[in-house]
Amino acid sequence: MSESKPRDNPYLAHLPPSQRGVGTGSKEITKDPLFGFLPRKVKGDQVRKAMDGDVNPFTKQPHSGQYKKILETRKKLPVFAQMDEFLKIFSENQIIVMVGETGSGKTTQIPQFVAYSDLPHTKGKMVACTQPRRVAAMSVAKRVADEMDVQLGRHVGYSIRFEDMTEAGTTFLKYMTDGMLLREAMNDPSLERYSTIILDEAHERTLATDILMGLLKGIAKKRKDLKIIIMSATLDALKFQKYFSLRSDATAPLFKVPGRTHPVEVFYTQEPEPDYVEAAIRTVLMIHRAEDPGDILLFLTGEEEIEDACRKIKLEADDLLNQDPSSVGPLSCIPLYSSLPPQQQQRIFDAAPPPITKDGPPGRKVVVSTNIAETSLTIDGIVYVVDPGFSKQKVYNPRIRVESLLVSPISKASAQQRAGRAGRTRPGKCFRLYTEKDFMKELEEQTHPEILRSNLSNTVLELMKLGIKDLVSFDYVDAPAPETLMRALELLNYLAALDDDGNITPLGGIMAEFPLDPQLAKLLIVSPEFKCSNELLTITAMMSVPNVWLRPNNQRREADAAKAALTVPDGDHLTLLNVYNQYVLNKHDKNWCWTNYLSQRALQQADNVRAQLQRTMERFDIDLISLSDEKKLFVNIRQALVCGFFMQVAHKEGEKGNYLTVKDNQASQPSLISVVALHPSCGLDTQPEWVIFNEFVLTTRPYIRTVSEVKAEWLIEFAANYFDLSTFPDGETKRALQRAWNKRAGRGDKKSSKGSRQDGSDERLAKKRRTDGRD
DNA sequence: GAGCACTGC
Repeated sequence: MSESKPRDNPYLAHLPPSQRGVGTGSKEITKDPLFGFLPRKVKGDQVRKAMDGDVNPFTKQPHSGQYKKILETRKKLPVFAQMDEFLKIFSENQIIVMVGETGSGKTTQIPQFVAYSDLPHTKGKMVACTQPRRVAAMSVAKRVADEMDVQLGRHVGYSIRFEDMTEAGTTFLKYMTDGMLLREAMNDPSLERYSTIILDEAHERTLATDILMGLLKGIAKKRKDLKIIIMSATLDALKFQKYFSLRSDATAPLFKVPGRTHPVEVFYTQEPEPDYVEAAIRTVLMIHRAEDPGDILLFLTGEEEIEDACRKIKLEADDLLNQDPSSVGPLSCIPLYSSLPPQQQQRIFDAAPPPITKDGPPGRKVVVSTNIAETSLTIDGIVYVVDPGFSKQKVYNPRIRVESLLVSPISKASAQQRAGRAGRTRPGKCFRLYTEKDFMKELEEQTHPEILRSNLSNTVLELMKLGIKDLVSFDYVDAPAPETLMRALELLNYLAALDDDGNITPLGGIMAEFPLDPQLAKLLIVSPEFKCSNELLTITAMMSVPNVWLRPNNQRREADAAKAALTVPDGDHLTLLNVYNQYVLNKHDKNWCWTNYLSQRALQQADNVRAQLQRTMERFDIDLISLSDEKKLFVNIRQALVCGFFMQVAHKEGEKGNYLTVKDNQASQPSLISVVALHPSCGLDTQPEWVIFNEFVLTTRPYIRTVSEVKAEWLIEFAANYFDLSTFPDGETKRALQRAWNKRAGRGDKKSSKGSRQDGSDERLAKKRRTDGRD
C-alpha cells in the first residue's frame, strides 16, 4: 500500500489529495468538515459541527449568507432535537420504521441526517426518498437543496415522470415519486445505486409504495449494505414494524418524533344526519354566525356537490349579511378539486374578505374541497373543519372486471387527518357530521390500501418483469384478493404478455417498459404491422390523459356543437386522433382550445405523454408508420385497436340501443351489468353491430365510453383465442360469431400474420429487446 | 341524454 494513501479513513479516497489532507500537512485535514466521519458510525456532535462550519462539507465551498439563517430555523424542528438518537438507531439497524407527525420536519431532515451518516457520495451511491406525489418530490427537493446550500439538480435533486433533475455522479440525495423508483427497479432489481432508501408517507399505502415495500423486504435480505427507512403516521407504525421484522421474535425498531401542531377540539352530532350536504351547509353557516374569526374547510365528495354547495352557502351568507350587517361579516366561498385549472386552485390562498365597514365584523373564507385538501394541499389559516365523513373511493370488482368510484364512509385515520387540518396555525375545532358512536363503531381504522381496490393487470406485469413469478406467495403488506390476481393473469395471458405457463414473454417484457395499461402497450407494439403506429401513438396518449372535452354548465350547447365539428363518425378513437392533430395544426394555441371547448392542460399532457411513449418505441425499434390512404388508415387503426381491446367488445342486441358486453352474459342469465348503452357523449352516427370500448362507467345506468365500430371477422382474426366459441355462453352474440367463423371457413382459412403476437410466438421482438436506460 | 375522488409511470 502506498504511503500517500490516507490510512485512517479509507472513505475519503474519493477526494482529491488536497482535500484529503494528503501530503499537505494536518491543517488541510481539519479543513475537511467530514474528516474523521466513518460511514454509518457518525455521531450527532460531528454532524452539528460540520453543519455549523463555514465550509459546505459536500461542495467544499464557503456557505452562502442565507445558509446560517435557514440552519437556525431547522434547529427548531422537533426532529432536530433527536438527531443523536436517530444516528444511533441508524447505525445499529438495517431497517427502521419512523413516525413523525405533521410539522416534525421528517421529510426534509431525515434524508439529510442519513446523507451525513451514510456519506453516499464516497461510495458512488445515492440516498433516495420517495413521495407519493410529484409536487411534493419537487418542492421538498428544492427546500433541501436550499438547506444544504447546493444548487437544485446537483448534489440534491429530484426525479419525476417527464423530469429528471439529477446529475449522474454528483447527486447523492434524490427525492422521487414512488412510481419512479418502481420503474427503476424493473431494470435494476437490487436497486444497486442506492445505499439507503426512504419510503415517505408509507401510511398512504399507494400501489407503488406497497409494491416497493414488498420488493425492499426481499432486497434487504440479499443486500446487507442497503438500509431502509419507512416513514409513516403513528397509526400504521406497528403494522410496518411487524412486516419488516428481520427476526421472528422481534419487530423492526421504531423511531418516533413528536409533531408540532395545535390542539383541535372535536364535536359530533347527537343524531345521524340524513342529508350530509344540507347538514354541512347548515354547519358552515352556524360557524360563520357564532364562532370567532377563522377560516373554514369543508370536505365534500366531488365537483358537482362542491359547486352546488358553494352556490347555496354564498346565497345564504349574503342573506345573513343583509339582515344583520353589524354582527355578521362577509363570506367568500372557494371550491377546490383537481380538475379545476391551477389558477382557480390558487384562490384558496387568497385572504378572507375584509370587513364591510371599518369597524364591522371581519370576513371569513370557506374552502369547499374534495380529498385533495386532506393530503395533497395544505391551506394555512384554517381554524374550523367540517367533516361529513364521506369521500369518493375507487373500488374494483374483479368478478365483473370493473373499477368504479363510490361515495363511501371515510376511515378513522382519514377523519383524524381532516381534523388535523384545523390545527396548523392555532387551536381549532372540527365538526364531524356523524355521531361519536358511529365514529367508534362504524368507521374502519384505515382506508383500504389501494392494492386491495384496484385492477392489478399493470402491477402484475411489473412484478413479472421484476422476476417475481409466484405472485400469490409474494410477501405483500396486504395481499390482494386471489381473484384480482387471477383476472390480471388472465388478461395478460390473452394479450400474450404471459405464456400459458405463466412466464413473461418477450412481448410482455417490452409491454412492461411502457408507462401504459397492458392493452394500450400491446396495441402500440403491434401497430406497425397495421401501418398506423404514428396514429396509434397519438390515440394511446390521448387515452391515457384526463378527458379533453370541456362542458361548462351554462354553455353545454356551444360545447356540444364544438365537439360535433371535431367528431369523426367512424369512432371515438378516431375523433381523439383528429382532436390532437387539429391541436397541433393550430400550433397548440390556447385560444383555439378555448373556442373549441377543449382542455389545453389535458392536450398539453397528451403531447408530453406522446413524446415519452415515442422515446420508448424508439428504444425498441418500433417504427413510426402512417398510411396516406385515409380510408384504409381508418380501417387499420380500428383493427389494431382490436389487438389490445378484444376483451372490451360489445354486441348490439335488438333495436333499442342495448349492447351486451361479450362473455359477461353468463349462460341464459345475462347479468345486469353486461347490458350496456353507448354513452351519450359517443360520436358514432349509427349503432354498429360490434363495438370496442375503452371504458365502462356505471352512473345512472351502465354505459360504455370511447367507442369504435369493429367487424366480427377482425375479432376472430386478431383474437382467435379469446373468440374461441367453446368458451362462450349461448346467445345472440355467440350465434353472430359463429356466422363469422363459418364465413371465414367458407373462404378457406387464410390466416393473417397481422396481430399474430397474440399467441406469443413472435421472437423477432425479443431480438430487439434492449435493457439499457429508462424513460 | 351524461358528470373526473386522488395519485403515479
